[in-house]
Amino acid sequence: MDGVGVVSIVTAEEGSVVNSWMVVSDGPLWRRDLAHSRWCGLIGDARNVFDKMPHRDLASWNSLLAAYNSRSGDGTEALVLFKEMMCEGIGADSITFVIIISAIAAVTKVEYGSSIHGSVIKNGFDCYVNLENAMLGMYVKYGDMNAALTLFTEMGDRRDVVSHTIMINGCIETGFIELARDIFDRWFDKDLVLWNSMISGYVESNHPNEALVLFEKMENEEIEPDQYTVVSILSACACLSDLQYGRHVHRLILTKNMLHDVFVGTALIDMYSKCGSISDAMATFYKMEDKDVFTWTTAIGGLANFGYVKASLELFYQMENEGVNPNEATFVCVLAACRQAGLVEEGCFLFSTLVRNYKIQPKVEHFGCLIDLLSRAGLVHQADEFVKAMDPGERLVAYKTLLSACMNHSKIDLGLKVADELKRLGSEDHAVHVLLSNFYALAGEWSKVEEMRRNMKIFGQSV
DNA sequence: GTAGGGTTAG
Repeated sequence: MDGVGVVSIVTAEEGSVVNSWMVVSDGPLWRRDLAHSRWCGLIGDARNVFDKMPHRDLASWNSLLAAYNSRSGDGTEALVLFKEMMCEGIGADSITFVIIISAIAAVTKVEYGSSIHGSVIKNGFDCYVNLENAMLGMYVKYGDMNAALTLFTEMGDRRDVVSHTIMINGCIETGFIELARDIFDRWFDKDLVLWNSMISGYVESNHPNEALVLFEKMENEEIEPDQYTVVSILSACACLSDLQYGRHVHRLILTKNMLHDVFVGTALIDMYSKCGSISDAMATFYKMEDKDVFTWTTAIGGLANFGYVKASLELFYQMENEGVNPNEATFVCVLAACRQAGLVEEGCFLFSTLVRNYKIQPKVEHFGCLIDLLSRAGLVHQADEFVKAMDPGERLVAYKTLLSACMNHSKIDLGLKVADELKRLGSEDHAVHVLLSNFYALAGEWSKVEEMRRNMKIFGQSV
């Protein structure tokens, strides 16, 4: 073990260290193995190491807790382990509480959250900034910005850059973008993460121009952007269709020798395709070594939006051949491509693939594409079968599509059934009443036309 | 080598 080797070198010069090392000789090596498994994401290995450890100190327990916590965002296993800790009388320190609070936030049980806040205060950890930050994060995850703001205020001078980042993100998520900016401006010791939070916040809340302005302010203050920054900025360029700025950012990435990971690559593809340069998008795609489902989906969607439906579908099959599993979003792209080009057979085939091969539960978007595709082709009975497979609460739009199709293709019998269903949904949407009224007129059902017109008056809309 | 904050597709 190299740990032992290091010790012997150290002890040759400083004999006095030997005794203190001997006392904890099994600890550091076990702990190193535990941490190593954790770093590799091998939770099972971490648990094995932990179970074999002759002496488990609080740090080992915390390490395993953190391992459970970092996986998949589900804090349940961490909470189970915490219970085990309590049963064995291990106790907990402030670090345990930080981990447990984030585990609790992940399982989103508000009642646990309030009780843990009590325990924290009881244990006298309540003015420990990392713990307070963990609690801030918990309130933000619950969407309880009032509690978060109260705590943030109480913290006073203990607030650090992390507290500010948490608050800014919470404000952005709840739509208080100006408050976020205010908190951002008031904090003078800004680090890169804080800048990135504010910039991505602008992009997420659909303020791409503000994101670009802030990015330039950041450059003026000579803060070096990283891959997180440029991904947000590229997304802003995509929103604005600003090809020139997008190219500028691409050059920046190359000249600054920035980390060119799958996020950056995918954001570049998206930017180029939304800014109208599909050739640059595809050139970027083919240059990328690591591609994930996001990368493929972005390229497939980009081609489809350009009207290159055939190329888009070919890329989809290539993706499958390369062993990358498409997801919901990928299927939205390919089904939309089929709809656009009126590819009935291929659309139906892809829909069945989605269900059978990939066991994906089709969503409104998938049904919507297929029903529109079938309806436009006049295959209204097939379309109707798919509407029936949908969740009843989501059928409104589908029935509107179908009823229009029945009108266009003069399928009165089915149209009458669809109209009944549509009426039963009791929508107050003016367009639905107009559609129904027009359909009944076409079907010669004049009493129902009158009924629809009365409805329109009841809902305060002029005919 | 124990904890808290930031990134991509429809």
